[in-house]
Amino acid sequence: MDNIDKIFDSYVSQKLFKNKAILQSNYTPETIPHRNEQIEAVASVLAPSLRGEKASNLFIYGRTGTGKTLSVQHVGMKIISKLKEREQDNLKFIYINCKLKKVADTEYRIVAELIKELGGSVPSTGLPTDQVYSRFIDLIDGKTQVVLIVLDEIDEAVEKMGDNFIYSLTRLNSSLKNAQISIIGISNSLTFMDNLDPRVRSSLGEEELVFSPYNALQLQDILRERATQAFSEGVVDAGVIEKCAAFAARVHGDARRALDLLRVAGDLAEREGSKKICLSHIDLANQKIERDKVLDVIETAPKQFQLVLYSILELTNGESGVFTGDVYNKYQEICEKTKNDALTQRRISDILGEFDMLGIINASVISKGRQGRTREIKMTLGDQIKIKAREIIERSLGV
DNA sequence: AGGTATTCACATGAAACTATTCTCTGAGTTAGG
DNA sequence: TAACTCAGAGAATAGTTTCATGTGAATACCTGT
Repeated sequence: MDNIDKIFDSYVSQKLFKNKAILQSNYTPETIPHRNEQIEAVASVLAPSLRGEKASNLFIYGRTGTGKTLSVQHVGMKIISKLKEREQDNLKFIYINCKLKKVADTEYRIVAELIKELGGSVPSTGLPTDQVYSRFIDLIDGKTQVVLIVLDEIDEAVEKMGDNFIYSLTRLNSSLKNAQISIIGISNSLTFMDNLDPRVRSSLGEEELVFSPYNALQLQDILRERATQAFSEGVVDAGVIEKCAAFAARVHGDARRALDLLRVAGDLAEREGSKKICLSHIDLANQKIERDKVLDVIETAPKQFQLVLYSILELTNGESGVFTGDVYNKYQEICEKTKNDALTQRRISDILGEFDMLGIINASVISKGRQGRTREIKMTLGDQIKIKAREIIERSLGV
């Protein structure tokens, strides 16, 4: 009882947060520090569209959390407000995130989404793709106008469905009489352009722009600005901002991660009933984020992956590594017990490789001489996470 | 002792198979004119 | 009559199996000293 009281008390009595939303990742700040150069570049590429001319296609690279999406959206907002101001109606700005599952991860859905954004509608299924295209053309070609299409995370889309949809989009201009479209592609991957059809590459990359990662000092500025808005005065201990920035800079200048870190640290401090956010909270927050990420992966993993992981969990009690064969035997045993079909060793080998990629296990190929060649598998997760992971798997398998 | 050859226990690749998801088409349905 | 919806055929895709080949070093087996 008194535990609950304590939780409530700490919530009521102290308010570390003034406005937590400011640290959430979907928040759009009015100012974007250290990105003036890029914003201006985007603006100057897109500016011709205000005069009704076709803007160059633009391609933007940069790691996650470098402000790509934010900057483009910022420019987009400005353009829209400019349009209102001048009472213009010959320009459309459409933003689509290609990564969103079930919304825009196929060619059909992307075009359907474009149509929806323009106020049209199409059935969610049942039409041939080229017909959707022609409907899209009908929709925009009705009058003279410029359409700016932002395709965020375009690399994901291309990975899923190949690059010919971009080609179709860029070629649409030739079948349009009145309207013109410009495409702004945003990608996280720097090498994305390299393995693209040359025709697509040249048309999409008329203008290119690179968003370099923030360094620690820039991250500090960003954090400081948001922190003053998000937290009440004087709750952020000295050095906290610096530490957050340093953590995030070490990964690769990911501002989103830095903000997450600060927010989670704030949460932890608040829950703990602390009056301040101090350095130790950052460490805890870092662990928590890491843990949540891993557990989320485990939770959403397919059943077979969970079974394999469960086998590994069963086997690793201690420092010494286990080998593929051990895991496979255990796995078969568990499959038998839980009435699941067991996969081949070949597949398990691949699954183990994938776990290694995800960083959930640490596997390295070693040769044991006459005892053959195998993977030596070690757990990298801490004990607490292991227990949690076990619970999750047991629940999802209904053991 | 030093050098080869063997051998283990999988790794790694390629191709074939399969179940599920997408796309497409035409028929049926609806609604508006 | 045009627009929409839907079911089912066919195509694409992801996950998996089958078959084949590759690998690094401990160990077994020579060989000549």
